[in-house]
Amino acid sequence: MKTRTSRQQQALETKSKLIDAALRTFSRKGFSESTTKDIAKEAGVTDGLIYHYFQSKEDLLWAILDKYTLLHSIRQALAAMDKQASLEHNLTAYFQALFRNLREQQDLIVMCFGEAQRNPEIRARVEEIIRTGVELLHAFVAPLVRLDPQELLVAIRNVQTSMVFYFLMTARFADDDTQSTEYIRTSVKQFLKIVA
Amino acid sequence: MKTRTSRQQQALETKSKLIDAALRTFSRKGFSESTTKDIAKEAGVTDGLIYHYFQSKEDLLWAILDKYTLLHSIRQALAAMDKQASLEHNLTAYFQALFRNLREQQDLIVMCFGEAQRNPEIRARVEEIIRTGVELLHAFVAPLVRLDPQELLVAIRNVQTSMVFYFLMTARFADDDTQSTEYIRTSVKQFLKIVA
Amino acid sequence: MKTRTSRQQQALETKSKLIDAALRTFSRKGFSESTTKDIAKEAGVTDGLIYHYFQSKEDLLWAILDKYTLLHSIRQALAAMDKQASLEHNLTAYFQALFRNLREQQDLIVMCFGEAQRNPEIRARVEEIIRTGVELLHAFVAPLVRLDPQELLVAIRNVQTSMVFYFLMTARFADDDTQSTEYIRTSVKQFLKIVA
Amino acid sequence: MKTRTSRQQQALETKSKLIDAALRTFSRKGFSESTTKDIAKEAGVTDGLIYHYFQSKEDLLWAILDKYTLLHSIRQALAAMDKQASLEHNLTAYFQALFRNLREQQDLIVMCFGEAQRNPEIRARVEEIIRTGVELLHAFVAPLVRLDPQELLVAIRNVQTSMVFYFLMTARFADDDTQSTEYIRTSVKQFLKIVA
DNA sequence: GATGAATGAGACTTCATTCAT
DNA sequence: GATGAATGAAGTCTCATTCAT
Repeated sequence: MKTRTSRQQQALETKSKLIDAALRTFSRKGFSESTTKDIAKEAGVTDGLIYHYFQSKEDLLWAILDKYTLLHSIRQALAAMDKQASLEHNLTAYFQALFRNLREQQDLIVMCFGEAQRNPEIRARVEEIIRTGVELLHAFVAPLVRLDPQELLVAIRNVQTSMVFYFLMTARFADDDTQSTEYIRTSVKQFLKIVA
Repeated sequence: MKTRTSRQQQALETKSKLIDAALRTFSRKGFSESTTKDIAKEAGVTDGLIYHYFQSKEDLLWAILDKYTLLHSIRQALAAMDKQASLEHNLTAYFQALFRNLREQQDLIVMCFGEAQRNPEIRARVEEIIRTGVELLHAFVAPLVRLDPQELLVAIRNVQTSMVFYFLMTARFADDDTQSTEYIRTSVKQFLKIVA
Repeated sequence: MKTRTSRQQQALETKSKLIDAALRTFSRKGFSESTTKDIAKEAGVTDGLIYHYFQSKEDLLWAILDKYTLLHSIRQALAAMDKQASLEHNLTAYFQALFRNLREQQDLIVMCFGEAQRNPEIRARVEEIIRTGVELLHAFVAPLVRLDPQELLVAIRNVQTSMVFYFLMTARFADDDTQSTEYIRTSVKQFLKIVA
Repeated sequence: MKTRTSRQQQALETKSKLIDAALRTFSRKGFSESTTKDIAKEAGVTDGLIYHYFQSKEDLLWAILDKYTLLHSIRQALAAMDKQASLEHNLTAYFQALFRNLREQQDLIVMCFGEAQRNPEIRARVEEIIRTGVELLHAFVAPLVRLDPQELLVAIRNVQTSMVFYFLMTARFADDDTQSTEYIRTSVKQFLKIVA
């Protein structure tokens, strides 16, 4: 009684499978060290099939970026904030959500940071995500604090990039969240001292 | 008092030339995208010579890391601080020196960050530099402020990684230092609010 | 009853073609002097294809040894002997068959002897073939003669290796079989003097 | 008080040292697998020096063949025979001397047989040695036996090549001479049955 | 849609050889 | 005579990409 996935459906799934396989592979070994054979194997298909769906290996990279973005989850986390709660509580919750999202999309993040230095288009993408992320948080925090908007931008930018950096270098290798939680708490407290 | 190491001297220079050429090439195109031909050309020698001095292309990577380290310049910048001056002044001066050093060793930095995500040994190296950098600055600042040492560590870690991040994503592409200077000033001011 | 293995069939043939091309090339120039380009050209394919079928150039060597062996034809020659005929007649026929087989598999033989001195695995292979060849002939001759089995083994070993040596150094360059035939006849006669 | 070896003397020794080093290296790894670096290292000199004494790597091969030959020791062994003793005794002694010589010049033998299949000039050399060896032994044995000269030639050729083969495949890897001695005794006995 | 055989450019590396010192 | 830095051709192997089936 299974829903007969139409041929088109099947094709979409294969394409999606390939994108995800490519993401995992790129994140693990980097773009150039990943071979199309690796990706095909990871996706459980044969070599040639990649070129039925994508023009080139690089095309797969863009397909990944088209499929995934961090911003969506950032928006979600911000939307979920409780207007009644304290800023400290909300920021802590936000950064915890951010860490969860980073962890969920770890492959994407790691790949993007790995490639950003050598691939201008990826770097532009990363920059845009950071900028938008900063702006979104800024829009949320600005009405609640007295700090000059320009300075607030710097503060937000700094705390946000510190977080991502901490995730990349430390948090993602940790077994549990104890340290991260403590780190977030401290960072938020310090951020509040700035913006108070 | 003999200067007639001319032959040996020449060899050392060639080796050094190769390391520097490799650094430039790796930083520009990444490790895997850099070919040994590229490197040889950049150094102005023929391909084969690389293997007279190094066991492999990867060996060149380690040779680069052996030759250069950021820590030396960090130490210098800290040593140059004026004990009589205000903390704000000193920190600003320190971060400006850091930015100058980052710019001078731009190739190394960019390469390290590019490779760190996929090369565990490079990542370990980057981590160590960050950790030591944080410790050095911590040792300088701790006696001058009242903040709990653990929290101070987080504050320093955050401000330092933010700086590096800012350099990587923004400052290194800027034509002049106006923006960076402003950014540093603001960041230092905010840091002081935390540690005060 | 399907013959539509055409695709797979084609692949098997290409692989086989590569093995044969490698055998010819190795036998003509030796293993190290043979380049993969040589082999590919001899097989009428492009370089890269070798690595679709084999892991390495050396792998081709083992594939050759897996595909071919002298022992089969030795067994055939022994099986074809006429129990009614005289030992002299049978031995002569056997060695003539051996020479024909050596000539047919000349490439293999020459390659094996060329590589045996420097490649222990090949030498082991050659030793095994000689040993088995001696044992097979011994099993056939032993019941027909009175010589002590140990001594018979030496006699058989000697006559057999002499034959192979003669083939390698002389017979394979001769235009016709006249000399070889005479040589075989004489050698058999002398062998009979020993075992009588 | 050391005898001042003149510069010329020194040069001759270096050259000789290089030839011997090349022989050892070629015999161990084969001609093509031996690099000039290997040889220089084995001789305890630097790379370039080879080309001060020899035109090319191949030139070293010819120098080896010029310096060494088996025939001299074969002649010696034959000359040492005792005209009063039995043929059996003399032949046994001769083959034992041959084995000793083969063992002493093992490197040369192994190298020659390894290269003979792919290098016509080496093969010619090997053929000549075998032919001359056969002729020398023939000249010694012929007056003492009644066998037809042509047949005697075959018998001698066979026993001699069997011996060399046995040495190459078996004797040279044995720790002691027990087996070889037994083998020689048996072979000689069988040879005598032929020529008696 | 899917397969995997086939291509060919190019990567890393080796090595015989030359030559300035 | 001796050194070893330097050259450059060539070899093994990889891999993105194509295409007949």
